[in-house]
Amino acid sequence: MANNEELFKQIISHAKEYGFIFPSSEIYDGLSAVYDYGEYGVELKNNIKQYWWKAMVQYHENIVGIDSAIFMHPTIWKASGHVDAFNDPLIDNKDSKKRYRADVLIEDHIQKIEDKINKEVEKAKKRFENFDETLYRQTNQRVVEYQQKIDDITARYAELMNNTDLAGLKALIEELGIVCPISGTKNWTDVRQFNLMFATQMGSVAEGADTIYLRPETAQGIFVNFLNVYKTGRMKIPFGIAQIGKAFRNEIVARQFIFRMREFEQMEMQFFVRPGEELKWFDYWKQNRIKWHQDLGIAPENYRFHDHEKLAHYANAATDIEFKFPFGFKELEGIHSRTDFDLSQHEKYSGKKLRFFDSETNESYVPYVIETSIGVDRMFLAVFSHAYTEEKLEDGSTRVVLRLPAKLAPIKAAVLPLVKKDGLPEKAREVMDMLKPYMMCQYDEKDAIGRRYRRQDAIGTPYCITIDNQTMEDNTVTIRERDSMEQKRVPIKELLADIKF
RNA sequence: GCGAUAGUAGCUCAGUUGGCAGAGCGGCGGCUUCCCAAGCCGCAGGUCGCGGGUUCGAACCCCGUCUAUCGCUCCA
Repeated sequence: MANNEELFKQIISHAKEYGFIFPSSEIYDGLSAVYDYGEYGVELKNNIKQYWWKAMVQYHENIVGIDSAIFMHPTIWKASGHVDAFNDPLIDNKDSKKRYRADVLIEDHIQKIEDKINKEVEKAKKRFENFDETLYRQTNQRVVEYQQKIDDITARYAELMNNTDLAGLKALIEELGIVCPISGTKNWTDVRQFNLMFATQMGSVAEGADTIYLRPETAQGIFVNFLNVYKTGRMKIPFGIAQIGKAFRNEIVARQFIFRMREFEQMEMQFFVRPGEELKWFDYWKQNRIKWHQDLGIAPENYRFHDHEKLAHYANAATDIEFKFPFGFKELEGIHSRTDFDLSQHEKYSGKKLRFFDSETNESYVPYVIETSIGVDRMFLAVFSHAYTEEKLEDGSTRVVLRLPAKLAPIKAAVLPLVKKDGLPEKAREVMDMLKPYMMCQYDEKDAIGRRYRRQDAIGTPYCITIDNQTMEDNTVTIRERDSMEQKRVPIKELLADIKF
């Protein structure tokens, strides 16, 4: 593990040193958990987005894309559940330094009392023949007292939660004598609340203005445009809407480099299906998405599914595609069967019918939804950290090489005159100009050729094209391949056909 | 947010008891070189994370603070 930590640090510093990722606002000491993409980072990121967009929108005739605004009507976040569900009251124990959700502490306490009741019932079961459990629960004094306690706590707890009465929650925890499972003490901090959505105001006068949230997911922009796209795109079920865009979450702690950032980018697709067919499509997208990952040529053992046992209230099936990051297997992409929850909620809150008329079955219904949701930044980190390799060469030297999939590499080809004389630079410029319209290229004439190869290795350029004296005679160049370091000689006019990405 | 660790040139780091701010690599400009980093010459690059205190004098001691990594916690 210490080794992996070391490796992860090297990856982070490589990303910075070679212009992939910089800490945000660095000259002002940085801004916690926010990062900027540099000159190569933006290329890699754009290539990832393009690879996704092509796989989803271009290859699927029944999927179209949209680009919805980050600002949305505030009621959308009430309908989606984000306003309520993403407000966790948190409390710390000062002795153990552990943090808990205040509501979970209280619920656990209630559970303990319930356990006591069950114990009584079990005991009684053994003692009496012809045991009537319902009657026992209603009449046994101890059980009745426990049950009253539960009802009392539950009622007060519900009210406190509804009123977001944080001081009241703390008082209740203290009154119930809830202790920290680790330290065993009742030395609690105040209950604090972290709203996971960033809020701002729309309108020039703050007082009269509505609170607007920066979207915490791109999915809702798709749901609220369901009707528009369905009609203008002449879509027939099953069909999908894809979107790539920024989302914002005020994470309590954002860690692990770009894995969890406060501002991040999502690639989401919502696939609308006939009710009852959702699990079939869930399975289809599960297979389709894992294939997308593996088509990059990254070994399959780096991926695994993690099926959710506990499902969110809106889902009836959910799985994560996890990737083996340097800090362990972590979620890279989520595939969720969201039922008709979102569209139904928006029907309720907007008063508009969000239904599809199925001419095959001659009925109209709220479609069920399969969602695929992947973080661009996480995908970047997956690809980047997997590609980073320190290699020991035969001569005992080492080289750092980014074995990026060629189609994602920021620079596809470097054009290098072997020496800076004899007209080689001029010839190299010609080759450069020929390739430029078709791919990102780089020209470099500084330093010994070996050093230039290493520089390209460090940013993951799959091909180095070298112009030498023979080029001047027969218009051929050498192509040096990044991973094998092998070279072959090809005519300049065949160069474009020979570079594959 | 709590705890641990760290922060000196672009990177990696040294800096003696508190006494002139250093090295290697990298970058840039040359020289050399016909194929895989570490040949030669030269140049640039520093609020020692930031703020305060102690001191004749602070990169070094003290206090505060920011940022990062890890752990706890949370998670679409």
